[in-house]
Amino acid sequence: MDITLIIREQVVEAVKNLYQAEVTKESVLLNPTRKEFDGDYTVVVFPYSKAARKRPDMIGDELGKYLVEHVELIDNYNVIKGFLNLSIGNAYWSKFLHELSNLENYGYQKPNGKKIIVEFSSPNTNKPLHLGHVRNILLGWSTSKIKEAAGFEVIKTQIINDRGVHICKSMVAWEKYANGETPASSGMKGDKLIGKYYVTYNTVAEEQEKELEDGKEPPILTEARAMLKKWEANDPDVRALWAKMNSWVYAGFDETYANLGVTFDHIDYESNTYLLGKDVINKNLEKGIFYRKDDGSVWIDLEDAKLDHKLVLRSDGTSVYMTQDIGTAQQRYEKFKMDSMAYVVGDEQNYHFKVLFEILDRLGESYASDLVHLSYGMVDLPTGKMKSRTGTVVDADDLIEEVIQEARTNSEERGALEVSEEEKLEIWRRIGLAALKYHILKVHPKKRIIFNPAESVDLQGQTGPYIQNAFVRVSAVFRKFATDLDESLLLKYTDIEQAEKDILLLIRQFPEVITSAAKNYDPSEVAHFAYDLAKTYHKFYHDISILRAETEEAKAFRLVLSKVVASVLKTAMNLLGIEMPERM
RNA sequence: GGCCCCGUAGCUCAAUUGGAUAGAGUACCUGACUACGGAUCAGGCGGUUGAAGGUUCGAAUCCUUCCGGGGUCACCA
Repeated sequence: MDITLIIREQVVEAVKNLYQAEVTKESVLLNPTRKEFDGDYTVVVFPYSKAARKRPDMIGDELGKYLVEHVELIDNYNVIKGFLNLSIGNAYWSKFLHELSNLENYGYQKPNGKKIIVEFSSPNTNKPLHLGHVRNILLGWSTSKIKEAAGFEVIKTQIINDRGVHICKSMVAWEKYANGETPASSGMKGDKLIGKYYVTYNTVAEEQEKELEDGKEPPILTEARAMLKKWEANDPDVRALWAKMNSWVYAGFDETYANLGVTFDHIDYESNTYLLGKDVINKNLEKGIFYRKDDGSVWIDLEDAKLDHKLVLRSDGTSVYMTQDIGTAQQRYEKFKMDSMAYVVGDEQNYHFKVLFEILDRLGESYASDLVHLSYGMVDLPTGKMKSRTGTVVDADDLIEEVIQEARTNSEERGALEVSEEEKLEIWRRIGLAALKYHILKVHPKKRIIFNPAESVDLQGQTGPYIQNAFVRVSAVFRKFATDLDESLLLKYTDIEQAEKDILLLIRQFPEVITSAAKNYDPSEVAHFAYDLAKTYHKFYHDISILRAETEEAKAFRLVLSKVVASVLKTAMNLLGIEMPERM
């Protein structure tokens, strides 16, 4: 059984026996002992002073005596103020390590039978992916992995915004100015090519606006609107052009996704979903969930939920974004019967999702109580917000290329990589992407990120490559150590060093880290854990000799410890979508 | 203006959810390799946790007010 659980249960018993008070094991305040004090775990005893009617340090002393007497694993204790520090015997730790040594997927929880849809990325088809999408994609991917580790079945989804006047803008511009240019003819990635004509559209529209009176519509916009009408009327030529241009964009997106190591299980297209939701609105109009105004528009009153009145159908009967989202959620439920759903969308849409979730709840959807908006802060540049219109965006493909190049430059300065050219490229790719992904994922989703493209991402300190390096060190050790290892020898190793125990204390926490990160939809918890473990291992590696250990038992212990560290690091980084190199 | 987020070392981030003297990285200054590979380790410098009150054994964390930054309040998406 887990050591912290044992301590909790015994504290409950102790409090009951000593002070006749009932406390739950969840309420026991148990923390790893801070490193400036003696011990492994610390019980905070202040909360029991009322029931015991004694000074906290006396309670600590009495509890400590009780625990040492009743719990074999607890060797010793000391009390400082209201803090009871407990020392766990070495036998526990070597047994713990031995049990871990052959465990597959340590940290993963058993399947819990729950199904969750995670929606992320969800781009528009009129421009290439940029740094903002990168944060979204990394958060979505990592959250999906973490949920899987926590026992959920995850369906990774995106909804592609492939229709609307903005797409028609690119189409109009392409027809007028491209002379039939294609990705093949220009050598451009498809999404970049379409993005180029979206910019062309905006440039032309601005020029036309300058020559018009205020409030008049530029002719090119009129053309775009006309094209949208034709699209909606299923005009074969417009539809064919639309399909062709979108296929170019998807090929471009797929390339970027592949470079980021991301895949999806299900894709929705707005061209298929934009009409959904109307029926539900009309059906529930009678039930009084929605109401109709004199002009024919349909609304919902959410004032008692401290929200506003919200429009769900325009006076001409057409739907808005909200309507579509309601319909899409229901369609997904019909298909997947999910228990919950998470939307990874920027915090500018906080209000939208509050309203959406409230409406789905009022409609009585079974999954409505488990809807989450994984809301994240915008990525800004030092100069301010990213704006596609003014060209101040950091392109995703360029960024990926740059970080890999940076890893390469750095690696070549160091020199020592003795592998084939092909392997080098793969190593640099992994290092560069690790640097980028870790840089973004270590920050709590809620916080804004200011990203300075002029300063290349760090490769030293609290970074992805630092964590990779700890893994690489273990690989190097095992390359040197080729003989068979008798793992059971480690059980005879009793003089466990603090540096070794520190590692085990951290590893023991890993399952809890996964549970917590999954519950909070927060990959940064996993990122910080991976760094802590790598840091602790680096210190151990520096201070203590593994292959030239004093005894065979010590050597076996340290080799298994290293193996387990490497395995946990690999698992943790995998949850962040980061791959480990064997050398670097 | 109403509502919602954020504010911690020069910079980038933590703080086990109310616990011990607020910790890491970076930058700057030192020190450590004839090697399990230095993308490492150790030391130094750096803080009135935006401000002021309050709650209690104990507050970066909870409450109130204020200041600063951002978002949102469309028959846009």
